[in-house]
Amino acid sequence: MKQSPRVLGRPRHDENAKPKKDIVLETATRLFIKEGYKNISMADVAKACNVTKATIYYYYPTKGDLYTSALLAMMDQIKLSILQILEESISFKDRLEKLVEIHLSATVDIDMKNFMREATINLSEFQLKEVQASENNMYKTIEHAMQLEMELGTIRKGNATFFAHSFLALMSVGYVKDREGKRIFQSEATAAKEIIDFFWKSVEK
Amino acid sequence: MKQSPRVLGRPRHDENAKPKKDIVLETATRLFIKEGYKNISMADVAKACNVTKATIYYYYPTKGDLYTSALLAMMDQIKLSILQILEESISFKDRLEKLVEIHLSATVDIDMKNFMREATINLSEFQLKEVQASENNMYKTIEHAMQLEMELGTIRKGNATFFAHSFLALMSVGYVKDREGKRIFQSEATAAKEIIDFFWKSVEK
Amino acid sequence: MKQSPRVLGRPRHDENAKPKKDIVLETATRLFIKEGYKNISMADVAKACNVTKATIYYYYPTKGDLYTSALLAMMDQIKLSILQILEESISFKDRLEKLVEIHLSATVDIDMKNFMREATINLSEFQLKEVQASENNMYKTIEHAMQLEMELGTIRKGNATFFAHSFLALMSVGYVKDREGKRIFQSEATAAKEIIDFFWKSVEK
Amino acid sequence: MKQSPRVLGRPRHDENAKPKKDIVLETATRLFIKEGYKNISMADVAKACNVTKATIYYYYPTKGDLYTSALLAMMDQIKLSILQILEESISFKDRLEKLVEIHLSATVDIDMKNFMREATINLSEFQLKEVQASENNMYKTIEHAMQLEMELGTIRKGNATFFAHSFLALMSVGYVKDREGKRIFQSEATAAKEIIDFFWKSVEK
DNA sequence: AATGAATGAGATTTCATTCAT
DNA sequence: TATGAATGAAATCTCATTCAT
Repeated sequence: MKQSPRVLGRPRHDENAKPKKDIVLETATRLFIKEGYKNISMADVAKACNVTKATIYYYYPTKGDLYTSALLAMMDQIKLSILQILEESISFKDRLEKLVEIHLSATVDIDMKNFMREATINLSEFQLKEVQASENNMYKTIEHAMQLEMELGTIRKGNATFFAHSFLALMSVGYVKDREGKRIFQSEATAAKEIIDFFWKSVEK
Repeated sequence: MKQSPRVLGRPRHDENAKPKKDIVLETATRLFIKEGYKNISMADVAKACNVTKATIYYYYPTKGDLYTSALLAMMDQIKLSILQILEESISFKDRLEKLVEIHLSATVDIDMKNFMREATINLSEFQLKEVQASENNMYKTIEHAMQLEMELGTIRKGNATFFAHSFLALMSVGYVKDREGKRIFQSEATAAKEIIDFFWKSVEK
Repeated sequence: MKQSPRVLGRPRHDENAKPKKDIVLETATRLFIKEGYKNISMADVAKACNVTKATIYYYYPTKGDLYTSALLAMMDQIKLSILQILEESISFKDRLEKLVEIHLSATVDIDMKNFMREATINLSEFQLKEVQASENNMYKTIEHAMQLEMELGTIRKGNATFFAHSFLALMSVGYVKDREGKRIFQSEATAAKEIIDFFWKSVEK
Repeated sequence: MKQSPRVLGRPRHDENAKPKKDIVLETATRLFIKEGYKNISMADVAKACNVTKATIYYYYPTKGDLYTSALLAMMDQIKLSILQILEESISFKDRLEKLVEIHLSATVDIDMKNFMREATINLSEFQLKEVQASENNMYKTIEHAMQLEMELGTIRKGNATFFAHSFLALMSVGYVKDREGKRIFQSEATAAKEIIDFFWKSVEK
């Protein structure tokens, strides 16, 4: 079926359509997560959004800005979802387990380390600052929780920053696949349970 | 400068000049580690080697091949150094600690996950297979050690693959820097100790 | 703040607000003079006017039209100011001097030659015709004056067109700056005097 | 006639062919003179040279560099030709006349003022500096001659800088065409004679 | 063994212009 | 009258690769 070619100028507005700016951001985020900054071109994003490159530049003045926005939105969302789970009224261990499970289920491997590396290399100083602040914020969320639980006596006293990063590092093990593409664990639930059991042994009193 | 005394017989041609092929490989490896596949161009490599692009193509038929070679060499070396340390006759815990310390000292963050991602995206199927095999090999080294120690009763029984990946994930925490660029730990030795203490709690009987 | 006393009757709508069309033209003129046709984008003009590009297109159907309008208005104004000065009842030499002084003071270097070049390259045939007519008109003003003064015997007989262009060429020397950005002459008055003295030697009887 | 398509890689070398770098520079110079910086794209230059854009970038790393090189070469050439004529052993007036005639004949209107304007707007600070130095150099050549002749008593004492710029300004009148494209003067020789007669009246003792 | 010259394809970005509101 | 959203075309520049020498 031949698609009618897009026309110049402002298109008629469809009420219940998502704002194009959001579509672009979501699409870009998805692509950047999958393939990284340099492997995704603005043309790729445009094509995936079914708009022209110029449209993307209408909303995001540079590729760096688009990446920055994508990272910021993503980290904000992650932080929120982390907070939400951490606030539930179940045991800390259960909360951590849920956190892992949900993240393994919800997302492809969101490899912060790599995002930050690409950011360092490719973003402007200002953009990088923004992204770093947001990243820090996200980590602090978990760090605070660790700190709190130390004080409550749920876990042993220790370096909260280290605990937080260790937790996240272990979480990422859940994504590991072997050479045939098979995951180590059968399900996200299993993964979460094993990972947290492992982690817990290290932090329990 | 004191000249070393002449050796007898016909001197080998340009004795202490490393073969250009090796220079290229080492330089490329260093650059790829720092900036990744897409951020390093063949021109970058050439310039860093003080040769022309054509020279590089003389030794490595494509960029993908150069990357592949770089990865293979690197993983081989890592595997070797791991093996060496694991064979020492000190306690397993001490061997692990030494392993971590040496790696934190010797290298910038060699983020395998990221190398593999770039490989997946950018290499040919054949090149990727090679790299995956080598990666697997490297991991298996640690996995085997874990397996062995389980059988020896040094650590508790569990999923050796998971243990190995957890170990590596925790090791990478040693590279973490905060926003001001400061490391979490004061020295590689401290980092190694803390990390292994943490890990050990999870795997001890 | 003291309010000015109400005037009787229905106030004209937004009395002291210049029509937007004029604001656009003036702004565009200023920018085109400073940077030329190709270096100023419609977005630049829009931004400088604090309106959107679409607004500019509402008044001027193409960039070429905007440029044309700008040139026409400018040349018209210049022609008028020339005429005005030439009609004063002081000696011809003094009129010329005043002309130079006023132009050096009033404007940045309005380099007609360049405007016409950009016009030739970028305008439609019709637009170009309009602009050329206006340019010619402007030059003719001075040419006529030269002709008249020849007949009056104020200056020697010669090629009036050549005299006119020579006059303008010498006038433009008043804008010259050296490499450090310093002008050759201390003030516009000095410049005007020197230039006209120079010119006068060539045209006096 | 179908042209055989160019092939990849280094082409076979033709002995008596001009170096491509020179061809590019000459072509670019010609185009920039005719249409200015912004109106000539790298693609235009490439096409006119019958090479690809990449070839141009092989020799000149940015468009600004190409423009800079073009200006530098041009000004160098002009300066040389000026010097040559000024060194001849005929009267100063005759030398000036010859200078004008030759320049009107040899070149399309080389409008330095405009080149410098485009340079100011479009070049990097460093490139601009180079160009300005070269421009200055060119002007100084004429200025020095003026100075010398003042001292020799050939012309009246005055501001040599001003004299030099006046001379060049008047020279450019030789290029003037009216609306129908007709020149003011019948030939370059006539133009030169009239212009220098005019100039001479202003500078003679 | 190594290079210099060249290319084709594609990347980011800019810009004049259009059109529904 | 004025705007916001979108486009097509082109501009600058990059890069992996090729090939004669």
